[in-house]
Amino acid sequence: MGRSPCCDKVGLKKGPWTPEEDQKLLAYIEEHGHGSWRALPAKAGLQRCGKSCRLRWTNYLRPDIKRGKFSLQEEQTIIQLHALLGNRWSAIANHLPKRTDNEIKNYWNTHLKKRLAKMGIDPVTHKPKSDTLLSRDGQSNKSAAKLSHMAQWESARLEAEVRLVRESKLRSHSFKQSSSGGGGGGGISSSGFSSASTFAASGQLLAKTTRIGGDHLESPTSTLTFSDNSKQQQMTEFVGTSSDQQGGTIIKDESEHDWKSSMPNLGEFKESVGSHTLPFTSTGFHHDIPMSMSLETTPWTIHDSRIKTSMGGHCSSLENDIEAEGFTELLLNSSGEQSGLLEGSGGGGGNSENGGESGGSSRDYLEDNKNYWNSILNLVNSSPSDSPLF
DNA sequence: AATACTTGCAACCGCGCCACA
DNA sequence: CTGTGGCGCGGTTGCAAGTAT
Repeated sequence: MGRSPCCDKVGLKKGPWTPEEDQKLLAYIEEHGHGSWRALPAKAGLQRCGKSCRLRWTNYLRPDIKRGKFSLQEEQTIIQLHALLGNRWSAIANHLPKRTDNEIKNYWNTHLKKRLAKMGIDPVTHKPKSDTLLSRDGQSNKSAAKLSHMAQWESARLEAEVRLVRESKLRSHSFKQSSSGGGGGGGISSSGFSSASTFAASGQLLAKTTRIGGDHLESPTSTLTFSDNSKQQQMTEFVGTSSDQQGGTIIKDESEHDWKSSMPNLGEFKESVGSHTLPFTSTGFHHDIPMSMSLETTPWTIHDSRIKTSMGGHCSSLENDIEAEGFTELLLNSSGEQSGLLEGSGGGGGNSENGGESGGSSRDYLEDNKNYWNSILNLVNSSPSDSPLF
């Protein structure tokens, strides 16, 4: 269609922002909010396009931006999230409050990417570069591809769940506000939300944002299919259980509370990672989640465009993969390929250095594989005091 | 001291998605 | 259903500051 770029207008300024311009933009937004970015420059008296203003605001002027050096924790978070999400900087930035996607992207490109490369880790795949040597036989390639699918799968699912939880929080928040006027909404404490209620909100959202087709519900969170309402109820109950697993104590941080309680499968994810020899076990992935995986029987529809993007059209093959082997076997079978070490491999210290063929007993690969996934999943499940993520 | 090269980061560009008419 | 405008995202560029020669 060829829409002309917003900055094509002659007379609009480009390039670095002056302090005066910053001041104008700040003052305007503080007073009026940004509203329509397109209309903002004229109203604020700026000779800039709206896009430029938005960029300046989101990347630089926003008051909640943390500037300066990235902490070790932040670095680790970025690396691990990048392993999961790839170059989806905004998604990564969502997990690093106060950091902008642009900043993270820059930091990745200028620091982390190089560092990983130096360590012999491919910054794209997060696997040791020598792994490519391993993948000569078709079997290995196939398994590697499967694992890649799994990562994409998890990535997409995680994101969708993040979004759901966030939205549910918003909903809960507005509900709290409205109900506080009307005399207390049933069962929601003033100091925070019970996990069940939070997830209930999430469930409402789920119901709202998903299509109910016949006897099953297609969920944007990807993995879940309900055969009937009772299972939805089950889900809510499960959430309660999940919070019990945390000792049933009041959690300081509301966001953590919401997160952990609203993502039972992630909790189980952790359980299976932490307490079993293998990163995933069939029990960890299947039975603990009270909803049945429907991949075998249900045509799986992705409604979320971002999932579509991140899945990159691999859904069907993934479906087949899971159908054929299941999550556990996938990881077991592909352990030979997935030996990336995110941390502790400084100076090429990983045991797959210089080609896996020499150091590559299947046991080692298994171990590496476990480490790899553990390191990623640890992030997802790390405590809020340790991680900026949750 | 002058020049070349490297690094880090702010800003721009183009594309795709989404809401709406 | 389709076209359009607004917005957000990821990739890329350009420039200033720092470092090496």
